[in-house]
Amino acid sequence: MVRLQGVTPMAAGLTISGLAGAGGVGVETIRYYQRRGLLAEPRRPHGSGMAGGIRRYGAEDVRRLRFIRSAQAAGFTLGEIAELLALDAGQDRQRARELAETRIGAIDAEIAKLQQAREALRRMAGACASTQDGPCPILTAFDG
Amino acid sequence: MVRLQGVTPMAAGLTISGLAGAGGVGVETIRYYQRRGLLAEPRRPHGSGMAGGIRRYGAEDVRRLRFIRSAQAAGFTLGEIAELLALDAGQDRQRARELAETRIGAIDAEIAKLQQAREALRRMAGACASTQDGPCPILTAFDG
DNA sequence: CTTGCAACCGTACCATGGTACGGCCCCTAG
DNA sequence: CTAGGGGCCGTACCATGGTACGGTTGCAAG
Repeated sequence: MVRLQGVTPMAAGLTISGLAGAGGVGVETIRYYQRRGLLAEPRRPHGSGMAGGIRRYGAEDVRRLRFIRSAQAAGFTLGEIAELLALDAGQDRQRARELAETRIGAIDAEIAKLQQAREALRRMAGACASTQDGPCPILTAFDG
Repeated sequence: MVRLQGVTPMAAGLTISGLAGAGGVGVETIRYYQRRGLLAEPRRPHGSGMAGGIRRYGAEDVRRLRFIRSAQAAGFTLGEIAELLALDAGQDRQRARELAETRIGAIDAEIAKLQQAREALRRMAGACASTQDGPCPILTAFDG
C-alpha cells in the first residue's frame, strides 16, 4: 500500500511532512521555523542513544504554523511573530496591542503607498496607450 | 571655504555624492545601481591611463534615480526597473503596458491582502482589550 | 606643496526567508 | 531480510537589495 504523504494509519500525529502539507509549506521551512524558535521540536521517542525515533506533530502545531503564515501575510517579520507567539501564552496584553497597532499603522501607510503607485502605473499605461509613435515617456510616469 | 556636499562652484554637474543626495540614497547605492545597469557610469575625464578624473552627473541621472525609487515603491524589482528604463527609450509600448498592468494586478491583490491582515490585527487588538485576565488568544486572531 | 576629504574600485559582508545537499538512521512493505 | 522512502542533522547555498572596507587616486584650499 502506498502511504499518502505523511498520513499514518495510527492516529499518532503528523510527521514533519504531514505538518508541512497541512501548512502549505515545505519540510525545510518547518525545520527552519524550528531553528528560529517559532515551532517546537517535539521529543523524539524511545530513548536518545544517538538515534531517537520520528517526531510527531499535532493540531496545535498546525495552528501555530497557520498563524505564522497569516501573520507573515500581515507583514510581521519572523522575529515579531516569535514575540507574538510568546505573548500568546502570557499576560502582556499591553505589548500585544502595541504590536498590533504599530503594524496597523504600517499597513495603512503601505496601502496608501500602493495606491499612489497604482495611480502612477495607470498614468504610465495610459500615456503609452494614448499616442502611437515616438518613445513612451515612462520616466515621467512617476513625476509629481 | 568648506565645499557643501557635492556642490561645485563650476556648473560642471554633480559628483556621485551630489547625485546620491538628490535621490535620497547613499553613494554605495548609486554604485550598486550602476553595477546593476540601472544608472550609467559617465566617462571619466582626461584620458584613461589608469587614473581618470571624477565622474559628473546631470539632471537626467537625477530623474532616472528618482524614477528608480518610485518604481521600487510601486513594487517593481530592480530587474523589472532595468527593463522599464530600457523600454523608455524604445518603441515597445505593448510591453510597457503589459508590465504596468501586471503590476497593477499584483498591487490590487496585495492591497486586498493587507486589508485582510488589517482586519485580523484589529480583531487581535480588540480581543486583547476586551478581557482583563487570562492569556490573550493571539493565535486565533487570524483564524477563518 | 602638503594635507585631507572625496571619488574610485574590487571585494566582502549583512539581513531576510528560505532551499538544497550529503550522510546517516529508522521503519515498513514486499 | 532487504530495499527504499522518509525522517534527522549540520552546513552550504540562493536571491534581493544593499552596506562596508581597504587601498589608491584626484583635487583644491591653505
